[in-house]
Amino acid sequence: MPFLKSLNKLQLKAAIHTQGPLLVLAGAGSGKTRVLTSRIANLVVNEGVPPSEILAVTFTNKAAAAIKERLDRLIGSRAEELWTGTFHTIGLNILREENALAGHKKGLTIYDEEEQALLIRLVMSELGISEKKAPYKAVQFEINMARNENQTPSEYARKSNSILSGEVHAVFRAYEKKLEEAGAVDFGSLICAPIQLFSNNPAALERYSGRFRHILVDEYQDTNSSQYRLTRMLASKHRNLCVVGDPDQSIYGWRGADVKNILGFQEDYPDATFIKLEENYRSMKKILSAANSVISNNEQRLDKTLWTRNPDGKAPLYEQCMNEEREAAFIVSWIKKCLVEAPGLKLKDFVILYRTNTQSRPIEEMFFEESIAYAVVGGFKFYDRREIKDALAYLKALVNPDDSLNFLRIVNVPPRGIGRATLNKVHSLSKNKGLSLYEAFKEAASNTNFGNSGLRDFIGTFENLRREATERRPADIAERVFDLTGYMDFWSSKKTEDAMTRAKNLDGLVESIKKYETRYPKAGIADYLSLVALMSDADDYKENTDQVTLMTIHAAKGLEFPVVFMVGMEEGLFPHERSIDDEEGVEEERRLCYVGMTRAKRLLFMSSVKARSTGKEVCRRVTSRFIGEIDPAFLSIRTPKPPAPAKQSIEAIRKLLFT
DNA sequence: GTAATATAGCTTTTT
DNA sequence: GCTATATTAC
Repeated sequence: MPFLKSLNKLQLKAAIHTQGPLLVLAGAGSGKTRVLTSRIANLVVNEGVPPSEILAVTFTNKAAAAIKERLDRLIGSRAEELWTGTFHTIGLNILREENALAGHKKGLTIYDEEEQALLIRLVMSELGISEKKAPYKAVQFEINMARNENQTPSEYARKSNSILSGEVHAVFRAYEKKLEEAGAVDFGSLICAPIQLFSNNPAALERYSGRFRHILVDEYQDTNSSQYRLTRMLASKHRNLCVVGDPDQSIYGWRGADVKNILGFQEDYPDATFIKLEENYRSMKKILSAANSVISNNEQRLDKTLWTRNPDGKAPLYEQCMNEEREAAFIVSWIKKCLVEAPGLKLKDFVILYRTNTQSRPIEEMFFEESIAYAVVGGFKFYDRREIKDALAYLKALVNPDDSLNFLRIVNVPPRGIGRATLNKVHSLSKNKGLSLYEAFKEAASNTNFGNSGLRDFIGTFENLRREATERRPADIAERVFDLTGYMDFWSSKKTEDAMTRAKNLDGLVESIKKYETRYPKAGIADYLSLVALMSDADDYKENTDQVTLMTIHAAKGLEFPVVFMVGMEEGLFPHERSIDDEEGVEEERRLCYVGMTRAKRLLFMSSVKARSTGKEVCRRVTSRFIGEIDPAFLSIRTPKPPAPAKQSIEAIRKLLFT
C-alpha cells in the first residue's frame, strides 16, 4: 500500500497494529498525524473495516477536518462516513441522535462561557448568594471542574473541600435545573450527559460501543477525567482503542486535563501494545536540542528523548529588547531579512507565538505600520463581538424560545419599552404559572392588563418569525430576523463609526451563514449555531493565504512553521505569574515553552523586553528562566543594537529618540 | 418607568 | 483599551 511505504519502522508498526489497545507516545514532529491517517486507511483498505465503524477524536475540529481530508486522498469519498470531531462534537452528536430516538423535541442550545456565567449569576441572585461571599467566577470555576470530573452536584458536595462548596453545591443544583428547563447544555455537559446516558441506559451504550469497532484518540495527554470515562465506555466492547499523545506536551492541566490518563494507560489495559516515536522530522538539530534542554528541567517526566536526522541548522536566537515596540521592530527586521536571504520563504511561513492574547497588539501595530500582511488567530473573536452575540442570541431564541437567558438578552434590544418594571411583572408571572420567560411574555401580550404596546408588537413579530423559520433557509431567516426586529436598523441608523462597523459585522454574519448554507445544504439554523459554539480558535487558522500568523502557544498546538518567534520571554509572563507559585504550574508552563519551541522547523527567535507597560505603569522585566535553561551551546544571545527597520517612518524615529 | 451617560474594573491559556 | 454596572436625566 502506498500510504504505508513512507513510514518508518515504528510508525508502520503503529499503523498496521489492528487488534487490542495501543498506546503511541509520539514526540513533537514525529509524524503523528501521518500515523493516525495511515492507520485508519489501513483499517479500511486492508482490514475491511467500514469507515462508519471508526471513531477518531481530535483536539480541534480543524484537526478532524484535516484527518478527513488526508484520508479522502487515501481512500476516497468513503472518508466522509468516518466519525471524527472533538469530544464535544462527538458528545453533541450522541445527544442529538439519542434525543431524536427518544422523541425529545427539546432544543439543544450550547452555552458558551459567557452565557454560563450569566446563568450562574442569575441563579446566585435568585438564591440570595452575594457576589462578595462567593464570586461568580469562582463558582463557575468550581462547577466546570466538577464537570471535568463528571460529578453531579451532590457528588461534588461530598468530595469538594473548597470553602465555597456549600454555596457552589446550591448554585450547581439550581443551575442544572435551569439548563434543563432551557434545553441548554454547557461545554462540560456535552461530555457528562452522554456518560450519564450510557450509565442509565445499557442499550444505548451497547449501540455505540458496538458500533465503534476502532477508536482513536489524539492528544490523549490533554484529556480530562470525564473524557477518559467516556472513552473507556465507548471502547468497552471491542477494546480496539488507540491513544496517541505526548506527556511533554500536556498544556491543559488548568482545564482539568490529567496526564495520568496517558501515563496509566498500560495499567488500564495491561495487554496494550506500546510504541514510542522519538524521531523528529520537523526541526533542525540545534532547535531540537534547545527544546530538549528546556524540557529536561521537568521532574515529572517519562523517559523520552527526541532526536533528528535533520541538519544542525542555526541555533535559536534570543534578544532582550528595550520595550514592546522594539520587540516588534526586532520581529519585523528579521522577517524582512529572512525574506531577502531565503527567497523560498513566504510570509505564511512565519508565526509569532505569545503567552497571552493581549501581547498581539504592539506587534499588530508594527505590522500595520510596515505593511506586512498578518492574521491573528483566536483572541478577540468575531463571534465575541457584542452585536454578533446579540444577533446569535436572536437566532438561538428563535430556534429555542424556552432558552430564557438568550430570550432575555434580546427582548429589549433595541429598546422597545420593556424595562425593569415590565420584566419584573413578567418574571413573577412565569414563576407563578411555571412558564418559561417566553411563554410568560406570550401570555402577557394577550393580557390587556399589560398596556405595553412594545411588548405586544415584539411578541407578534417574534411569533411570525418563528412560523416563517420553518420554511426558510438559514441565511434568509437571519436576514428576516435582523430586519423585522429592528436590530439591524438599530445599528445602521446610527451614524457613528462604531455603529457602522457593527452593522457591517452583522452583514458579515449573514454572509458567513450563506457560506455555511452552500457548504452544508441540508443543515438548518440550529446546526449552524452549534457549529459556531464549538468552533475553536485554531479552527480559523488559514494556511493558504500568504500572511504572517499571530497566535497563542496554546492555539499553535499541532502546527508547524519554518520560522517561529516566541515573544515576551519574561518571568511573570512566561512562566505566567499565576502559575508560578507551585512546581506543577511551572512545569506546565515549561511544557508550553517546549511546545512553542518545537513548532519551529528552520529558525527560532525568542525575545523579551526590559520594560513593559502594563496599564498605566511601566514595569521592569526579568528574562524568563526558560531562556536560562537552554543549553548555551544551542543558543545565540544578541545584545540589542539600534534596530534598523528597512523603512523607518518619521514617527518611528521620533519614538526611538524619545523613549 | 425607561434611556442615555459616567465610572469602575479588568486581561492566562480554551472546548 | 472595552464592557457591565450604577447613577442620573428624561
